[in-house]
Amino acid sequence: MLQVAFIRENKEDVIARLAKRNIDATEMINNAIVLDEERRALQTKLDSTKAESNGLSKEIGNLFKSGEAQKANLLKEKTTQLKETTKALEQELNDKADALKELLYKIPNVPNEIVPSGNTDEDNEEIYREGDIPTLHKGATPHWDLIKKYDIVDFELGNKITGAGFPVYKGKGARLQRALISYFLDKNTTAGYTEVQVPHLVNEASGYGTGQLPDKEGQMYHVTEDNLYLIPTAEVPATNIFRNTLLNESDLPIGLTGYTPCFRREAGNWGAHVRGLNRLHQFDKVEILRVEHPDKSYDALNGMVEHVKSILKELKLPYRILKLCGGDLGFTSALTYDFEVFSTAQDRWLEISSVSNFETFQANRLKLRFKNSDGKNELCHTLNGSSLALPRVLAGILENYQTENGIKIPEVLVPYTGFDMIS
RNA sequence: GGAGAAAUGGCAGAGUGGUCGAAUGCACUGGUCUUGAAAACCAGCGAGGGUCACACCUCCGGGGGUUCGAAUCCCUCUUUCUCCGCCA
Repeated sequence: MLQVAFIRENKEDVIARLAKRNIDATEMINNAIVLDEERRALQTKLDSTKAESNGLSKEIGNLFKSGEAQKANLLKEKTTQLKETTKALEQELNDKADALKELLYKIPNVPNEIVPSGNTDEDNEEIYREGDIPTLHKGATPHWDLIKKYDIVDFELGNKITGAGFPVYKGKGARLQRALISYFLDKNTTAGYTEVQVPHLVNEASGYGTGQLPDKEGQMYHVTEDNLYLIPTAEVPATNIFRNTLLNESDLPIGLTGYTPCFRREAGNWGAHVRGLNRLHQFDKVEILRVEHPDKSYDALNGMVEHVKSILKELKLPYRILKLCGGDLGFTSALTYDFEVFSTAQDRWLEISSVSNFETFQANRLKLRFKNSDGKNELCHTLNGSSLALPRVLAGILENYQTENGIKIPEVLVPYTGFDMIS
C-alpha cells in the first residue's frame, strides 16, 4: 500500500510511473487525494469538538471538588449536545477513512525508474544469459515422459488422492526433491540467511500484510471453517514475522530463508503449457527474504540476484534473467527479476525464480519500521525471491541431464542424493 | 473440552474513576569522564493523526457500553499462561 503523504507529494510522478503498468491511475490518485483532504478536515473538526468537551469535563471535575455541585450540573447539560456532534463526526470520519483505505488497497506499487514499459511477458527485457544448452541424444523427451519412464513422479496417484496438480513423488524422485531442498537451504544459510520454518496456513491479517488480500483472493485456498488461507508462497508467513514491528537500525539487514510447500488455485490458468511439472496446485519452494534499510535495498536486490545465479551456475543449468516490464510486474513489486531455466526437450524457458524489491509497499501495510539515526521511525524495505521453485528445477534437471542410459544427477547434488544416476 | 489468571510503551513491568500518556528497569540517543572503549554519572527518549511550527486529538489486546470524565467499572470477542482431560 502506498502512503497517502507520498501520493500527495508526488502526484504527477506516481501517475506517470503507474502508467508503466498500462493503467491510467489519474482518477484513483485524484480520488485518494480528495478523500484524504476530506478525511483530514473531518479529523480537525472532530478534534476541536473533543477538545471542547475535554475542557468541560475537567471543569466539572474541579467544580465537584470545590463543592460547587450546582454549577457542575449546569455544565453537564452542555456536554450532551457535544456528545451528539462527536458521535456524528466520528461516524463520518470512519466512513471516509474506510473509503480511502479501500481505494489505497487497489493501487499497485509504483515501478522503479528502470522498469521497462510493456504489456506482457513478451516485453520483458533479457539482461543476462548463462550456461550451455546441451545437445540431447536422439529420442530425448520432455520431463513428463521421463518421470513415467523412470517412475519417479506419479500424477495418476495424485489424481486419486487429491486431484489434478497434486503429484506424488516416488523413490529417487522423492529423494532428489529432498536433496534439492537441503542443497538450497544450505546454500542460503551459508550466504548468511537464517533458516526458519513457518506455518503453512495464515490468517487474514497476514494475507493483507503482504498484499495477497484483497487483490488476489481467488489465488489462495481458503479454509472457510477457520478463516485461514493455505500459503501460496513462504513469503506470506515469513514476511508477516515482521508485522507491527519496530526494529533498531542496527538490526538491519535481516535475511531469512525457509522451505515450504506452496498452494495455488491457479484459477483460470489451467490450459496449454501446464503439462507435467510446469504448473501445479501444490509445489515446494525455498524462499529467501530480506528486510533492508531503504538506502540499501537495491544493493540487496542485486546481491540476491547474484546469489541465485551462483546456485544455477553450480547446478549447471542454462538460464536467463529477465527484468520484468511494467505490464508483467506483480501488484506489490517495484522491480522484479525473473530467472528462467531452459527446458531443452520442451524447447522453452521455465520461470524458476522471481526476485523482487517491494520497497515500502509491504512494510506500510505491515507497519514494519526501524528507528533511524535521527530517532524517527521509518518504513523498512522488504525483498524476497525464490531459491528456488522445485518442480521446474526438477524438470530442468531431468530434461537437460538426460542421457540414453538415464538421468545424470548434477555433481553438487550427489552428496545429497546418495546416487549419481536415475536409470 | 472444563476451571482459574492475565493482556499496559522497542522489551520487561507498576498503576483500580479526574491531577495518568502512564512509575521503574533494560534498550536507544546526546553529554561528562577516558588516548580510545567499557563502567559510572547527567540529560533526553512511546506511537499515530494534525500544524509552517505550536495548539489540539487519538491510542493501555480488538469491538461495544456505563459516566460530565475510563488503562481503571460492565458486556463481548481474541490471545496467552496455570491446573485438569484428551492427544501426534
